[in-house]
Amino acid sequence: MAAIKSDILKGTLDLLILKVVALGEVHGYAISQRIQQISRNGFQVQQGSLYPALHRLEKQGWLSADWRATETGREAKYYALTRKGRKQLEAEVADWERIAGAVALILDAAEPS
Amino acid sequence: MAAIKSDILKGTLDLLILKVVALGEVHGYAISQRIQQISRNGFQVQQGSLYPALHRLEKQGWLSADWRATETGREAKYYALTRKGRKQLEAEVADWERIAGAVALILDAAEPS
DNA sequence: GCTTGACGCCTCGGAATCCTAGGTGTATAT
DNA sequence: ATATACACCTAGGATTCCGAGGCGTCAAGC
Repeated sequence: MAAIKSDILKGTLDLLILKVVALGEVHGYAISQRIQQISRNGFQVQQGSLYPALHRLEKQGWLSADWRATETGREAKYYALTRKGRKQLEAEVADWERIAGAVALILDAAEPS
Repeated sequence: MAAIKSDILKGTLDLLILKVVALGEVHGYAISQRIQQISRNGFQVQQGSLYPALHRLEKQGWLSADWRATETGREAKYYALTRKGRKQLEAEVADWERIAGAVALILDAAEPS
């Protein structure tokens, strides 16, 4: 309730998912694991965030999904980036860089003498 | 409705406000201007976001406020960082860096060969 | 045989944050 | 006289995330 903010920054999840899917087709459950691994435990995506986000992205036409078998033989929903999704990813990367740059400008602002 | 995301990243506003106030006491109206200036128009803080955020931060005990006269003679509510606020700022800066680092890790992740 | 845990999918409800759009009042410039 | 900048504010809707719960399969351990 108070101060600890281990959350993903709201608005960042879409970017992360799109990027991970761009690295190769994966199913949802694996996406959250990859995000956690690649970020070295910097992010932990909850399932209650993940699946609604995937449906959101699919509805926007950025991801396509089809059921397929895992290496271990289970059925899973594999996601792939659509052409629109690739453009969206580029846009979101650009957005992120603009935002991160702007935040850096403010954090680096020196105190007046 | 669709794609354009000129918004401030949700969760970042508190950090920006705390940092700007840390640079020197200012009133609310000036905070939004400073954020816009320092970020070189990277951010534009709407009043409907600003004032609720200020009240939020004050209620948390991170900012203190008192009415005072502007250089131009008007009354305005000047905000200053409390001791708790300074700690909170440090925590949020650390959080931001952790998050920005994690995002960078993912964005830099190479596609598997 | 049974139970636990990992795998893999899902939804509902609450909490938090932001924006839009409205509103108030004063001073200055046109 | 009117418009614009200053300076404050709130209410409502939209979005996004998390926590908690649920379903079903399969492998491992007891």
